[in-house]
Amino acid sequence: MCPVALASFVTTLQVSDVPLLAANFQPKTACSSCNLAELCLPVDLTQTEMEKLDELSPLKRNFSRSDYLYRSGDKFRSLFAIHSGSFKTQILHEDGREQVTGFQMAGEIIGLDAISTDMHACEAVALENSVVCELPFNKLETLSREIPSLQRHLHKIMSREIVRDQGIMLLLGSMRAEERLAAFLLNLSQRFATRNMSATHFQLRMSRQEIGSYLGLKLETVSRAFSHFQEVGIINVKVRAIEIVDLARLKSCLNSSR
Amino acid sequence: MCPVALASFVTTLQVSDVPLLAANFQPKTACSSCNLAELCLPVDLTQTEMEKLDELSPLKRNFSRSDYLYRSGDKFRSLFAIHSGSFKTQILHEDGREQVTGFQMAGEIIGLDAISTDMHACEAVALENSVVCELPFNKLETLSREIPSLQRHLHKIMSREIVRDQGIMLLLGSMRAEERLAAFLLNLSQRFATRNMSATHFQLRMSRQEIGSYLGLKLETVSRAFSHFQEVGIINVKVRAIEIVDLARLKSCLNSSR
DNA sequence: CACGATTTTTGATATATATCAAACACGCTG
DNA sequence: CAGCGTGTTTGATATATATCAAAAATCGTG
Repeated sequence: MCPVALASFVTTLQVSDVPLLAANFQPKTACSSCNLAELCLPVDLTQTEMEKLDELSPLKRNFSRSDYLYRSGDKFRSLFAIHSGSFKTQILHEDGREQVTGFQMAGEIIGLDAISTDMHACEAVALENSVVCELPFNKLETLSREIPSLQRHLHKIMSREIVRDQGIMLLLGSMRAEERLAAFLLNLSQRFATRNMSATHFQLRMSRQEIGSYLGLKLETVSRAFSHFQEVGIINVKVRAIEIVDLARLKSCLNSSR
Repeated sequence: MCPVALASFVTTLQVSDVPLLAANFQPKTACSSCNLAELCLPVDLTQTEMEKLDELSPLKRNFSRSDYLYRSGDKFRSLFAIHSGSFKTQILHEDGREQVTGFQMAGEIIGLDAISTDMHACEAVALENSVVCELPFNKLETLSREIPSLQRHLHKIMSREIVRDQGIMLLLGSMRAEERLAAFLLNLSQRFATRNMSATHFQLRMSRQEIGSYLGLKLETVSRAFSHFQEVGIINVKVRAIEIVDLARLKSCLNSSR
């Protein structure tokens, strides 16, 4: 099994998504100094269980920018662990509207929405060149009947997605534009940090338009919010290159409710 | 095991939540003429599996209006199947803001968010006198290792919650006020219909304030949208009593995007 | 390296929804 | 059934964000 897929599935020190709100930020874990593949090697698996996991034998597949990993309506067969790169997921409404429901990066699992109906409910598009491990879901179910800690982990991954989604509902339902952008940047920062990348200097992989769709704003509003944060010295923006200058102040933006 | 909990867990003809958007509405199922308890008796379980399910031996508990089923931060032990009545779930932000994340009714499962961290991430409050079956999660996990169709069903319930949440993101991120209310009413209507109650005449269990929180609107905006729908003859509203007069036109509201 | 296409920024204006405020209706309790 | 508290409706106004538009910057590609 590829190390990232393993990492995503086997550990309790989960690299996967975190709640969107800064309030829920957790400190970096003890093993944050190792790299991603090493980050979360099996903690609670026996040798036999490890060997069983090999039965998954996930396929690795490469994607270029704007390739589809799956489309809405596709037959569900597998979950996908992102090995490297990043994706966006989005739902399409019949009238052409689309809503970005998430941005996923290395170590995160996507495709959970499809279990419900055996069909993908949204579509996943690569934001850059990416590598993905395909995890056949029937094998995963069989294995998780045999390996309780894998079963629990799968449940946690699904539950975490539910919690993440609810955080976004809070954001979309009750925050103003600049709060949303602050929450978004803080979430990214935290996820980069978990991956031993800089929490303060990073490159956005998505357009203003995509950020806007995710945050329920128009692209111009996103752009203005970036500009304003820069004006007041909270961040430096050069198009997609972000530097967080004053993390504390960025966090304090979240509490300025209406 | 109580029939509703059983129904929620064992069948493929799921009474549980449906996607929020009318676009995804499904026609009533063939067994819609029977009542809730009968609706979804075990289809694909053997006698032995049925007997095993008894091990769950869920507790039934009663709740009055505004009682808490669980609070944010409570230790996670069980999922809950709503036997009768209804609940709201909401997240609290530290600055006092709150966001209603869902309204749940008979046959639906709540508490899935808590699996992620072993702590409830939101709180569940009864909207009326209600009865709930408590399903100890460790027993559920054990059983679902032994009964593959139960395992698959649990996965589907979680996945369905993810899809539902994404539908709400679409609503909050891209719909205008009246579209949101239309989607909300259509969703309720569809869920009442599934329960063999009138799809066109029903009683709201929640306040304008709670609807507003759920839809990302202020209560006055919700009230005005109700009034407007009544003015143009789409619905009749008498405070919490709703009559849908023109279902087709209500559905067409959903496509009038900005 | 230059060109066209795309994305981003910025400005002026429009508009949907929030906010503030008051009247009204309803449900509960004594 | 009267009176009070809470929830709802409606109106007037404020404001955040959308919309429209144009310029500027960036990216990809020959």
